[in-house]
Amino acid sequence: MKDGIETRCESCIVRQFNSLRAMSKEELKKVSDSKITKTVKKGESIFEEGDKLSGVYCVRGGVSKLSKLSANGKDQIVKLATKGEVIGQRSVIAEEHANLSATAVNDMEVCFIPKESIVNTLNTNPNFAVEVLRHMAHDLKEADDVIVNMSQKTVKQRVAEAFLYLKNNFGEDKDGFLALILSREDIANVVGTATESCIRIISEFKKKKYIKTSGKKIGIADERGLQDLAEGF
Amino acid sequence: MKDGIETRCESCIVRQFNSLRAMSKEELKKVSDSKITKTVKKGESIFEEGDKLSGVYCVRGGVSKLSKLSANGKDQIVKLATKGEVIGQRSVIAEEHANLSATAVNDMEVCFIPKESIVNTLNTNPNFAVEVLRHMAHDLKEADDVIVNMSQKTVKQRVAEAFLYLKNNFGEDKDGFLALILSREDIANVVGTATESCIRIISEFKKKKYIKTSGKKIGIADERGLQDLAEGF
DNA sequence: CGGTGTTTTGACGTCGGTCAATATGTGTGG
DNA sequence: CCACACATATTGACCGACGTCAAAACACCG
Repeated sequence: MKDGIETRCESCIVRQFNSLRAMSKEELKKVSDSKITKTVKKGESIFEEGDKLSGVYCVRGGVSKLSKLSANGKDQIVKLATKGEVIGQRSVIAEEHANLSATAVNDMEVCFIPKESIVNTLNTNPNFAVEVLRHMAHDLKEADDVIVNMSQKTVKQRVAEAFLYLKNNFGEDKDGFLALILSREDIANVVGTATESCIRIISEFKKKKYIKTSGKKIGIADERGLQDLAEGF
Repeated sequence: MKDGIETRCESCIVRQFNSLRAMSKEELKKVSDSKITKTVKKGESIFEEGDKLSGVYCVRGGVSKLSKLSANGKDQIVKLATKGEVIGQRSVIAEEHANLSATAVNDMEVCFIPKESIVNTLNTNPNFAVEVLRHMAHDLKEADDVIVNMSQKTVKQRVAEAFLYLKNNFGEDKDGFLALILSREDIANVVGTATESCIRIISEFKKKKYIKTSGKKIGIADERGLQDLAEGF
């Protein structure tokens, strides 16, 4: 992870998507003065489970996986964070060590914002606090949904859901392949299963024309079919 | 669910445990004037998935299960809320319909607080907003942990963990049985498995002297053994 | 072109879900 | 207090889903 080009938060587009938009001009200025823009190459880590975070990271580009290592040695990917999302918030707010590791899935550009600016604004600007709260409430709902899926759906259903999720949140390239390319292992870690199980399901899906593949790229061929599968038909 | 005895929030002990403690005297007075104390009998519902909540519920006594119905018709219990916890916050803050159902596990006493008091205070008192934020951050961490457990641990490990959780969070009675009595079905729904599987594991645990039972009551006999099991030894 | 790391496929065993039958409560009204 | 109806708990038998180990096919890179 190294320093990159300089920009001002005030004119940063990604701000529109996250809670920083609730900051006043002056607050934003302070943040902008104290932030550090960094580039993170694919596979590099932004922070690790257990780290004490001294600030949050605002994603300007690329995608990060937030994962947690379980006792049996497997990574579980809990969330994928993309442009506009702020990561590390939870730990900074709860004043705890990081609960998850953040790793770049592809080349990224992130802004590190020291926690002082964040905490300060939280304590003085209720609009900002409420905005952050709203985002956290949304994350919590999503996490609850994942819990239900994990415990009640089969691996096949979850793989189908994962593909639909990837399409809806990261889109497709011009050839109809998912824009976000994940290794089979990463897909398995999102779904919470063994890599081989995941691969087997992928080839089954391909045989049944639900999806198409090209190298590690995956394209959705029959969205309706996948949806039905995910719902359990 | 019906109305019960009247009390003032200002002198309510459970307030110490939740975010209401960050309210000013005047704010608390308003809340107290607008709140409604209700009793909920075992098995009754406080709200259902999909309901539009017009306020939050502060638990004064008893325990509520927060669960979500999955497509296959099974309930997944996502959280158990006890004395001092506030439920429904997430939905009110996100201005969404309830994501989970809340049902009384035993007889409860709850205070309904109209959302206006809450939203108002959020928008004007940063201390309160931050306090709520901290609680939500804590819930989010717990949810992430549950996700990892659900996907990476065996049912046996999760049952062991559930018992330890119940002991640590709800304590034991004088005879060493878990103070919170759940039906086998509820235990299964916490763990995310079929009732029969859960029962089978319980009898195995009993045979191996990890736990003791008496009716539907369960007591922990070998805490260390359960811990080792939960960790995967 | 060999070497390293992913992807794919096969074979096998076990965990856990389902259905069905039986026991054990638990509450209700008589 | 009993008898009946009904809910909950327990056990057995069966089978499909999934994890694991091992090997082969394929890609990528120097």
